[in-house]
Amino acid sequence: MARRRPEERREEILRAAGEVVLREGFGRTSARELAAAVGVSTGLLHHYFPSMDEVLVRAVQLFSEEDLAQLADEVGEEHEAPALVRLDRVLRWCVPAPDDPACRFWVEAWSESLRNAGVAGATRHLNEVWHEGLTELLTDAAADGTGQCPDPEATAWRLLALIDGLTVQVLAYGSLGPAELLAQARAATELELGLAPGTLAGLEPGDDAGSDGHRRVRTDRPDPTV
Amino acid sequence: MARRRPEERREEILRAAGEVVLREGFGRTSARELAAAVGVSTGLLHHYFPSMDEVLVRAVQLFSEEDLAQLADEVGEEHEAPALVRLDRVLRWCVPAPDDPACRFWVEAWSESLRNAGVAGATRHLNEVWHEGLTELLTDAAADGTGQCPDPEATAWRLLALIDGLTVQVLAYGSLGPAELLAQARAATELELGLAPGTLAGLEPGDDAGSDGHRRVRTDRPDPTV
DNA sequence: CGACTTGTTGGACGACCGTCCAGTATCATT
DNA sequence: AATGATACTGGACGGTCGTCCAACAAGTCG
Repeated sequence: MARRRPEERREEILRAAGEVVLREGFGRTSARELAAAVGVSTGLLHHYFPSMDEVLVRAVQLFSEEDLAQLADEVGEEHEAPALVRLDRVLRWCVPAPDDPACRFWVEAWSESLRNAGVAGATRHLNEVWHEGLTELLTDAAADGTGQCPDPEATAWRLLALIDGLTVQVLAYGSLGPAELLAQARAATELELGLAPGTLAGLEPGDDAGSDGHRRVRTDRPDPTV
Repeated sequence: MARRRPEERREEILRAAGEVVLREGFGRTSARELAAAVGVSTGLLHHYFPSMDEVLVRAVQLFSEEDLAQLADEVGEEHEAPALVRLDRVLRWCVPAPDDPACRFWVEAWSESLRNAGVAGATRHLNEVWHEGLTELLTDAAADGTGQCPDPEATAWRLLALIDGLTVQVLAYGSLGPAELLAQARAATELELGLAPGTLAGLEPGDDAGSDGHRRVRTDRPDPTV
């Protein structure tokens, strides 16, 4: 394998780790398979990371940071869209396709968090920042006069849990489709904010479920030509 | 190890598999550790099951059936309690303690479902029967005149997802405690049914969060003296 | 009591595991 | 072009993996 700059190789390894975790799960992700996915020897992994466990934790941290960056992008006020529109964008962004890699990764991470303290730390932080973002959006939405939300923090916990739970419905159970997930998330949000049913779907018509703008985990390697 | 009746041994192996899965996760559950947990040789496992994968799938099926039996117990009308009281009992039953074995098992099962068709089938069935039970409860609650629920099926999907998502909050993220989970689940239910906040908590006072009646997966072995 | 069924053992088998390191190849610097 | 730093290889190491099977032992039946 061609020699590459350390930080590039490091990132390449972590993204490949994401690929392998999606294919095999955390528990069955092996150094050999990861090395093969990157196209290097197992020795090189140890050159960059002290252990396989460290690779997995760092991968979770990387994807967590990128997820939060995308969330900040959606929530950010510089878009100057009304809070309700931004809230609906977040909902649409969360809807997983039936085999959505990013959302599947987090389902894997939940179970790994039950026994891996490093992974648990990264996912917990992810969750808390999500909660803050949602709380802010809900507060803004209520202040806009478009809806009412007496306890934005509590509502944010419920919406967050609902999104995670609906994701399980789509990915693990297969009982709901992506379009239904979006409809359910919108319905719950409308109920929480005291809005008439259909309000959210009517905000940005023609920009509906599943087509684009999905949550994304970049597992492709950084451009080797740089 | 003493010779035992086949069906007893079979069940003993499956319950021990649950224990090991809780400790190690599906991906790291090995035949040797399972055999050690039962107190038998690895050869005996192959005598009862063609492969380790089969053991895991059967274990998920067993725990799924028992979970559904308990649900039927809570939902069943023979208790002659009002639908709203039974609904709140289900909510209280679902609240996981911070290390609740049963709920942790299902979090493990979700990720395993992403790549194991057998596990996916069992968990999907579990989910669908839960949805039917909740739908029934919500329909009854609306008919009681205690609340209104224009679309019980949709509400059931949302409550189901909310419970699963809140479970992740408690077990994986640790962002919420059991008492908060129950409060959130009740608040969402009251919102869905158009009830005044606090209605559910006031139904059976003094019987609150976390103390008893939890969801349960029996991983202890069947009584050897039989 | 012997014969038979079958629950059970314990280790063999090849494959794979994570880790480690001596050696090689490639780059930047001079 | 020579030198030094380091990205990288490839295999060795002891250990664990799932599976399989010949032998053993605890029950049942004649």
